[in-house]
Amino acid sequence: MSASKKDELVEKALKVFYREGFHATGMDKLVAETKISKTSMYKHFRSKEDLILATLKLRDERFRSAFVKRIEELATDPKGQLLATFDTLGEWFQETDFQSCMFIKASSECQEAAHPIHKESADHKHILRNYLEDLAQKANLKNPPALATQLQLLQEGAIVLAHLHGGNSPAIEAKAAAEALIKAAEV
Amino acid sequence: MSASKKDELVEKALKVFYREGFHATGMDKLVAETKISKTSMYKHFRSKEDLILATLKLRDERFRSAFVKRIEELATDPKGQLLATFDTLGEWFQETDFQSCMFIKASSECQEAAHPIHKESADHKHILRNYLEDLAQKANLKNPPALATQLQLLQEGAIVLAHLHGGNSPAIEAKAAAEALIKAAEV
DNA sequence: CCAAAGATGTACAGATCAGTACAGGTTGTC
DNA sequence: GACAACCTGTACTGATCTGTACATCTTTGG
Repeated sequence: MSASKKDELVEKALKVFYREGFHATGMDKLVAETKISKTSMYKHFRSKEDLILATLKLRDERFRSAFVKRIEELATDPKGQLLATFDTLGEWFQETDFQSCMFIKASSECQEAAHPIHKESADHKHILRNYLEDLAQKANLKNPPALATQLQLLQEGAIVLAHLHGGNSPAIEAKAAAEALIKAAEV
Repeated sequence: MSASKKDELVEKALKVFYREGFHATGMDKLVAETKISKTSMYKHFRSKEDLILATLKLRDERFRSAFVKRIEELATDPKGQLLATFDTLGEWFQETDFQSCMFIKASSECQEAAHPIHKESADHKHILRNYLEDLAQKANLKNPPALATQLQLLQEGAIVLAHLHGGNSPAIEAKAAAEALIKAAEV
């Protein structure tokens, strides 16, 4: 008994927003791409912004679960998993439809810190940081909070540069830097 | 006798685009903010995109010269200057009108790699990376190309996280990571 | 002083934007 | 079969978008 039309809308809107951008995607374009009537859209969401927020929430869940799943495939120990985050990013960068991070782009289009879309993006990054801190903790590394932030800095930088220059080399360089930082944080 | 009206337009448009975003800023808004007639604007630039490109070129020059100037104020030796890049970023993050990096935002709004605005952004980051490589070389550190990229990853990550979460702590953490990476690259 | 160059304001074209009104169609359920 | 819930297409509003036309100033140089 899922609200399947609503889910279908969010799912398809997510793809279009990610591919074309939020501001650049009009509701008429969404109608054309999703084959869902505008009337239905506004029955489910009172505004475009609400729809965007719904797509961001879906993206957050999807991205994080796929991210963690892939990392756990690549390594079983926490330290290995910390490093595997960069391999996973590298694989992402090489996907043909890679278009940077949806949340970085969203916060670029909605800059004010108080904006719900900006907040949603900040939350997403916060959760990812906590995941890294958890792994650092389990790996018995020194100062997990600081290390987690530093590794996230490398990851966000890798996303930005991969988007600008293409390729996965930012992920490789970031992994090399991460190895040095993790080594320095070992007892 | 400089084309002062044109320069004035680019100067003021830069501020508005940085503050409000490219897509979100209409030409009518530029007329209101700059007090320059739309007719004049289209005499100097055949399209909005051309005007954006001009603002990006100005931003590139302005940002890099201010960046390097401040770094050279903070340190005289190359290794100290590499670290001072992060202090300079931290100062930038604390400015009241800090709104992330104009080029990251520009490439978020113009995603296709072939787009002139995207290219301009990639160029900007490329030049900054070369500056870091130059400093790493002068500091006699191992593998300057790799180190430069790794330091830039930290910088770009710091910009993104400072924009999302506010404050200058990303710059501080990035500097700590940079110190570890530089130490590991000493002979 | 006069002519060329540059700047201005207004008004508009044609497209697109978010969002709504309305009337009719489809679906499931008792 | 009937009612309710949902979905549809079309047409529209009023605002905004980029870009242009045109007639009128202001400035500048010789």
